Amino acid sequence: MEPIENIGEEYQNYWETKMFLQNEELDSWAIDEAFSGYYDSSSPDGAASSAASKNIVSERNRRKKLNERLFALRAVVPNISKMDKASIIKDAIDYIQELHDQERKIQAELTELESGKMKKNQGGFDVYDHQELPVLLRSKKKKIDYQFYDFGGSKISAIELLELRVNYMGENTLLVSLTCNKENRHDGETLRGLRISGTQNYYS
Amino acid sequence: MEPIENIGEEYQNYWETKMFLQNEELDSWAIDEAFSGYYDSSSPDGAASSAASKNIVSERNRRKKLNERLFALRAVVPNISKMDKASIIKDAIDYIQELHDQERKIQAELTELESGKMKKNQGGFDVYDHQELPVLLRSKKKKIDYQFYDFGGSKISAIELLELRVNYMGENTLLVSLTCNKENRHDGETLRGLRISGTQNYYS
DNA sequence: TAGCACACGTGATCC
DNA sequence: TGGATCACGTGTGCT
Repeated sequence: MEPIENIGEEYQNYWETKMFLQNEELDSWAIDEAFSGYYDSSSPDGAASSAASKNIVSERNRRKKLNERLFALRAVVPNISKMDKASIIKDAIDYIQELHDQERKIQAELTELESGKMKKNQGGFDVYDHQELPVLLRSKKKKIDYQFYDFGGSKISAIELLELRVNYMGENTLLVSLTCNKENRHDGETLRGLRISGTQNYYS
Repeated sequence: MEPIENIGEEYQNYWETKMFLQNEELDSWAIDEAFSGYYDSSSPDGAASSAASKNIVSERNRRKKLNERLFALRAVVPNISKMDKASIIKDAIDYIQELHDQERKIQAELTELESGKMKKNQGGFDVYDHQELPVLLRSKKKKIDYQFYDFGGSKISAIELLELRVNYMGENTLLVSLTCNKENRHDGETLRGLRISGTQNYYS
């Protein structure tokens, strides 16, 4: 039981090029089938062989869809090393793992912050939409208890700021990297927020 | 040419369970091969059929590796809808696309910031290691020109801070969401950084 | 029942 | 050359 026909099969360099030509080949196959009447339902011994041909074309479409998905996955993942099917999936896994490690790292640092002397949800209201935050700051399963400090009109005055970087992240959110002097604090609440920066501060 | 033997093949509910039992089945196959001498190199017409058997076991390992990779990919992607091979890859693509959309959104807002009245790299030195930043803030292809404001020991004094959230992100970086009064500014440099917050400020 | 999803063996290709 | 990869048709189980 060899494959039914191998007429005019030309093999290409690699599987993606093959997949590209597979579409037209599929159409020509359909035309061929309709022309010669192979495995037609009106042909003798129709039921069994018709089911077999249906299985063939169905399996062919399944393979084609899977290859297209794999091709799209490769296009989405940066730094693809090899064109291999297994390597494509491996690179995708590593890429997602890298993002997850970053997220887990941030989450761990957030919980470490929570375990400290911080009071959470002191203000009591939440301005953010949870879905609008950057993904790395979101929790997958549960709602994040954001650190929230509401000063209610109190002032932070005379903070010695040695260095400041600002990146606009939208949603009324700024990514601020600041370096400040550990001395010269007036507000207890402010001291909490700034002590964290002080632990990894270059200037003491 | 049907498959050589189908002895004792029990099919399981789904392909992952199948894959789990595939490992032991492989070992038992190897034992079976060594026992009955199927496709042994010392058998008559050794060269050609030996290559064929080598191809069989090689292909078997390739399939096994590909399934393991696919299994690992499914474990890494959250919210897997179906157990399908194609669906697993599709969900992985959608997940990575979601992360990329978030990154692109942030990048667009950063470049929108750059096109404004900001001066960039005013300080001139960079404390960060580029690889240590959270992934969503990194650029894939080129180095990010971070907004950088160095005040060189100047003070920000008497800023009326109405609201402040602080999230520790490590690497001497804080995610600070602040709301301040538009009035009461003293420093021109400070005005740049805070005006951005003011554009989407709830309190004017 | 028909249809779908899978693993398998096999021949061909490329390096 | 041989080892690795691929697409294909086929048999089978599950729904």
